Amino acid sequence: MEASSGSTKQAAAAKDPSRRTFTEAARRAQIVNAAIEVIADAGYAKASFARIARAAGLSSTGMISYHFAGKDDLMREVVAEVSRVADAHVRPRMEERTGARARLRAFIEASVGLADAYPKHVPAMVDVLAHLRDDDPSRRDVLGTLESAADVQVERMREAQRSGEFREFDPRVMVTAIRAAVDATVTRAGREPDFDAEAAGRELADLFDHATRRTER
Amino acid sequence: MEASSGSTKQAAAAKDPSRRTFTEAARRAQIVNAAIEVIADAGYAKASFARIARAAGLSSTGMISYHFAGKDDLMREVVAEVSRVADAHVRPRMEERTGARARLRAFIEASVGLADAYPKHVPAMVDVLAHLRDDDPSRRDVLGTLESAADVQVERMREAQRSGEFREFDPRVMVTAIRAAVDATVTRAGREPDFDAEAAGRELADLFDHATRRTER
Amino acid sequence: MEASSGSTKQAAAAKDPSRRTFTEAARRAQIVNAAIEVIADAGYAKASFARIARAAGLSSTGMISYHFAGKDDLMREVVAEVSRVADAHVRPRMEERTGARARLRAFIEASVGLADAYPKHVPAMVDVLAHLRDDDPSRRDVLGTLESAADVQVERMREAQRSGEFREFDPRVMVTAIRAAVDATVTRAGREPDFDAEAAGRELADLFDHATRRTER
Amino acid sequence: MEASSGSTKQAAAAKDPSRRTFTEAARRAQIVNAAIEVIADAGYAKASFARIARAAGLSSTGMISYHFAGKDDLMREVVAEVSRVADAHVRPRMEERTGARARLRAFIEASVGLADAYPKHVPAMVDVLAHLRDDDPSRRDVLGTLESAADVQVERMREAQRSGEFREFDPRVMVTAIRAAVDATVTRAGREPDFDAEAAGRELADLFDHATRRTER
DNA sequence: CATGAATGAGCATTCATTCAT
DNA sequence: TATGAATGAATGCTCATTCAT
Repeated sequence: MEASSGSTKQAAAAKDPSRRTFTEAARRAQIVNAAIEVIADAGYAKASFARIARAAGLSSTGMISYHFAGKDDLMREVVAEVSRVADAHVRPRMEERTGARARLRAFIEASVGLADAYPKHVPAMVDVLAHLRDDDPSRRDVLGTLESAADVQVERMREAQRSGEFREFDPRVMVTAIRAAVDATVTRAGREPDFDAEAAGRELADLFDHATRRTER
Repeated sequence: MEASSGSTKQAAAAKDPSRRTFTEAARRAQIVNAAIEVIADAGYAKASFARIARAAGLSSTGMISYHFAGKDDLMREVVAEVSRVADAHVRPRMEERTGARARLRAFIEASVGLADAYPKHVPAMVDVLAHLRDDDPSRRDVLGTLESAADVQVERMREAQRSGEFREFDPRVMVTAIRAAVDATVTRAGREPDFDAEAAGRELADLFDHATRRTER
Repeated sequence: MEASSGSTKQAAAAKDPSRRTFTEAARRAQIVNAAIEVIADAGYAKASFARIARAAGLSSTGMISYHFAGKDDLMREVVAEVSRVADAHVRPRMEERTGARARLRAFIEASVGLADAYPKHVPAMVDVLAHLRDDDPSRRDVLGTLESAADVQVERMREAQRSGEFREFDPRVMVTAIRAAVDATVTRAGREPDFDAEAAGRELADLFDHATRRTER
Repeated sequence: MEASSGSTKQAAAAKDPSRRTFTEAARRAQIVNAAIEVIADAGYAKASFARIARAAGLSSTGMISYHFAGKDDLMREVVAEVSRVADAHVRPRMEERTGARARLRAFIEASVGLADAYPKHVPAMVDVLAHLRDDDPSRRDVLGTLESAADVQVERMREAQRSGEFREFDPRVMVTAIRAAVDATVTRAGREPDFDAEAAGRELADLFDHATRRTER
């Protein structure tokens, strides 16, 4: 008779995303955004349900537990939301360019541009990801999308190397470096009030343009 | 008069470093190293006094509180210790080279080389720094050394630009990018068992060599 | 005027049993049976409304609160249902025998036989009863039927003693012992997969036959 | 370096029983006795750390967590303590008798006598054991001693059957019945103020004497 | 110097129950 | 009738820190 036991978690929350009510979706979004704010402002370590609930204007932490299967679930949603927002911001700016060099520039500038458009999103996500340990059971779930995104980037670089547009280098190291540099820059932008993110984006794009392009010597 | 205010603690022990006995210094070192290990293995979030005490072979957390004014103090010491170790590793390898390009290569390769020499130190420090928030009273204390180190690097780059060895770029953005890329690479090395840190170091050095050098086209 | 006071609830639904519609009765039965299942499987302590609702295929716990005045009310119904089922199983098997000894055998064997016929009912009831405390306001309500059943048994024993069929003993102690032994045996049957309940029933009947019968020495 | 990680529990509490301080042992005893009291009075379900702490005169529940690795550990200790007390009460009374019949009488009377000597101990233990589910990981630990005690009783009965002192019956069923009857009687004694436990003990001893002894017909 | 005991705030989570729809 | 959203108290537990010895 037991329908889907095994988990102590609430049935309603994490079961079937397609069956969500409008109200539920709204509440979840509200909570996720409050979480992003709190994580960016106070850090993952202090992003307790209590704080998040307060930021979301909720009367109790029980509310969060009601809508999310647990902290993991909420954090997974935070990462997903930031990914979504970032992708929506970056992808069109890349796609209106042609050629690997131009697209890489666009990717970096748009990514750093998130610092202006959504100052808290990237720092929050970076903080969440920094707290995923290898042994964390939810690691795979959270990283899934991101790692495949990185794989796509690596593949794109390989192609540009084959076409001669990019010089020879280890694309994985390059992708890691770009990701790290962009995140660090966005984070710095969030912290330093009069940081010029747009200029820094251009600088960073120059940097990796020099780092990747074929040098005709 | 108090050296490191901000904390409400009095903690007679941690006040005047010059007055430390030998045993005290040894204990502190033992605790700091245990802390580095725990942070690298389990993450800052789970690096409680209890865990650190266990890792250090101490019977109680009281011991840690006795030797350090608080968690801030311990973490400050962790950062200082890693900085010391890193500097001792990197500086001589830089100084045996001449010219900005060679020295930058040496800096990057030696820094990434820390992944082999002290696999836990850099990840631990990165994790600690990621948890410093703007409102954190100990922020200034901790970041002091690091920021001045960064300033030195920025200054060196400016010089190399003036001498024509490096192309024109914003040296602050460059330093941030290098720092971020190196840290990310070392952290990846700690996580992925068969990661070839030496090769990655060379790749990264190549990357930033291309990114910085004067392009005679 | 209120039938089952003690609770602060008003819960229009549970007030007057005679006014129940068919759907209502069906829902109640469905919930009670789900509750029996959950209690037997997971224990009273973990038999939350959430779990019971899930087991009953209901989408929310609100449903249960709607149909029952509270947890007390539901548990009262669980006990009543098990009593009903047990009585329906045991009584006819007793009535087809004559003589106190034969009827006692029949009672014990039929009672233990519930382990095969309704494996979850008795353990669930035992678990519920174990959680009734002296100060529990619903205690009287729940125990009412059971205690009067015990009184009937005591009275029957007294008669059998007067008729000389049973030896002299304290019938209350005897009834308590039989009840306890039967319940423990049924519970063991529920836990141990290859427990032979029928054989144990015969053994237990023998046991109490020896314990009660007149010994002609 | 990590000495004994893996568990999130506190190191100090459950590690090495032999290394306990006097104060620690005293506190543990105090807490265990408070727990017995609360469980007997309010039931296992309501025996929260908060209640137990209050009963023990402690200012916070943290204190309990400090001395016990968790609720399981505390409950294990409750069972162990009651077992110890019961054994100390029952064993000498058995050993001063000879012959299986006399010893069984002594066992039952002494066991029921615990209702007078330690009115809360047995009910508390019964309540704790009733809440151990099959899937409970601590089940084995807790039941270990008890099950082996039952095995000893079964073996003793077998011997008495071989020697002809006891009639033929399934000793496991008999032991289960005795255990259940005794526990139920002690529990009743705890609930009903003017219950004559001594008389009931004698009655119960008679009951099982008749049930077990060889009937020379 | 070192220890272990104590403290109390904070944590995520589950609970029975209420209520507008 | 039925639902899902909301509530807030309570749960076991961990934490950094204090302090008497």
